[in-house]
Amino acid sequence: MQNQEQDKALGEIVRSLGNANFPETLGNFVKKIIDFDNLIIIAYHKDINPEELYREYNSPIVYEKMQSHYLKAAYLLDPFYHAINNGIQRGIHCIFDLAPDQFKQTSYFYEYYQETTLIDEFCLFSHINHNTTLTACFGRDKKSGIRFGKTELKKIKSYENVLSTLCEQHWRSYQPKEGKNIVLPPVKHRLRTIMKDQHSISLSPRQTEVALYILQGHSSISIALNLNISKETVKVFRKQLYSKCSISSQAELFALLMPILSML
Amino acid sequence: MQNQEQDKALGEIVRSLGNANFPETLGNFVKKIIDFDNLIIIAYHKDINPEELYREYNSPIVYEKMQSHYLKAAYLLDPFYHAINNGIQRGIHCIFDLAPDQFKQTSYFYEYYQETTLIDEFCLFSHINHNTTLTACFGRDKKSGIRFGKTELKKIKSYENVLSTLCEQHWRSYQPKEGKNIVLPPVKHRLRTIMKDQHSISLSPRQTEVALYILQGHSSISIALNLNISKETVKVFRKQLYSKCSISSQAELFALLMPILSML
DNA sequence: TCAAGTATACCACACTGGGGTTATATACCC
DNA sequence: GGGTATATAACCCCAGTGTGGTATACTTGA
Repeated sequence: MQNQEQDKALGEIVRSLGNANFPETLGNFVKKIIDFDNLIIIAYHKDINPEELYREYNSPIVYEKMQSHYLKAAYLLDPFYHAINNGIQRGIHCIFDLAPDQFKQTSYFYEYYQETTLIDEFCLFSHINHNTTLTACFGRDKKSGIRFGKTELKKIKSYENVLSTLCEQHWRSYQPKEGKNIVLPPVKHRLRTIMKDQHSISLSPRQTEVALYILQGHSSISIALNLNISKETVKVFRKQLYSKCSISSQAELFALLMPILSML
Repeated sequence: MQNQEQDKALGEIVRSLGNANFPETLGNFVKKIIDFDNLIIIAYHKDINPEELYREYNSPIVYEKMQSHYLKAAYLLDPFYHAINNGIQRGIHCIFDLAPDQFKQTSYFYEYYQETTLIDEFCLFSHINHNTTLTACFGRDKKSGIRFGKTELKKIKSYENVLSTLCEQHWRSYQPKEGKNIVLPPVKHRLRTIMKDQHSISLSPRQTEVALYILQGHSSISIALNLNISKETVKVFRKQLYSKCSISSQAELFALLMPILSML
């Protein structure tokens, strides 16, 4: 994209600030630098469900799951969501940079990416206010076949600041819809309760915590780093967890817990 | 079960030979020895789709997938199906004895067992004729919570001969419904064609074969034993396969190939 | 005919997961 | 007070994956 064209496209976004077509012009600008198949803008909040603000698909793919499943519970396993909780910098980040080391072994990866046929994603983060972060996820699906190129990513990254600022400006007075979203207790508490109530399995806090990290795709070492304990200890919790659940592999843990997580 | 009662129950099966209630009486007999939650009887043939002959559920579980998916393509990954192709002995066998070593890591295990909530299965095999084998699969689902006991299995196994014989007798003139089932070229050919046509990935015969073994849950060593080649060679095929598919893990192979297999 | 691709085999290494053992300190409940 | 559960940590061993490299033989197409 030449400077003139770039200038014009940026101007278009600025003109659309506060208008309904803002997401569209944002998409148009990005598309001039790096081709994507779909765009979905989600607002994440503290303690309540995320909310979808915009979506655009160029391929006829079923995104019902997004609506019915992802926004209710599946987002709890999403690398982007956890990046926010861990205080991610505003700007552009790629999913595979943020994802835990064993993310691809994950049931979430398998189900979500198979459902959506996505193969790559990068995301523009904007901090709207102290408890709302906005993510604009640009995705490639398997029809395109290839992941985002490094040079293109570098190019779009050079605009990350202005793009984040524009989003923050456009959605500066955004508030989550009242009543529609429910205030939730921390995930680990909910998981523990459900395991107790529905499966008569009483997990210790640590065991529950480790379970959630495993679901997200963290290796034992990665969990150890997150919890500031030794990897041997993590393996102990893992073993206790498997033993209490009468299972003997990670795959079985996924099979056991994923339906529970969907139930929320 | 006492001898008298056993005698009576067996007599009941014999009396139902040739009648519609044969599967029911068979189930009743088995249930007196070993409690199960559901029973499904399937006829497997050479080169054409399997056919469901009977099913009985004690729990309100969705078995649509069985009808829509399993009988069309998913059975290709089923340990029972492969046991038949490898010339399994008639009689009773447990799923986890027949399953490949890495079966539980498998996407098939994950999807199928999560869908059906099954946790254990044993199966009565009967050889109807040279190209039809009948399987009566008795399953436990997660509502029961525990797998079949060893002593109970031993007990039911002592009846395996007579039960197989009774099935063979009852279905001795069974023929697959004409037209309803389609003659199919070997799976590896179909997979290869689809990969070429839809993904522009041309796999060598060996690479395709290895892919299918991986999908079934075989480790590299297990594949090597099956193909009569060294495990190192299997690993090479694996590498080539991953490289051609632009992936870097088994999990991604599942995500890539399972939808294709469903398409058939 | 020659280069490229395919099939075959072997070696070595790092990392993960799963299983087992042992040990100490704390906390909570009866 | 004593037993039980929990959290923590350090070892061991092994099987399996994934990645890198080397080498030979056969086939096939340009």
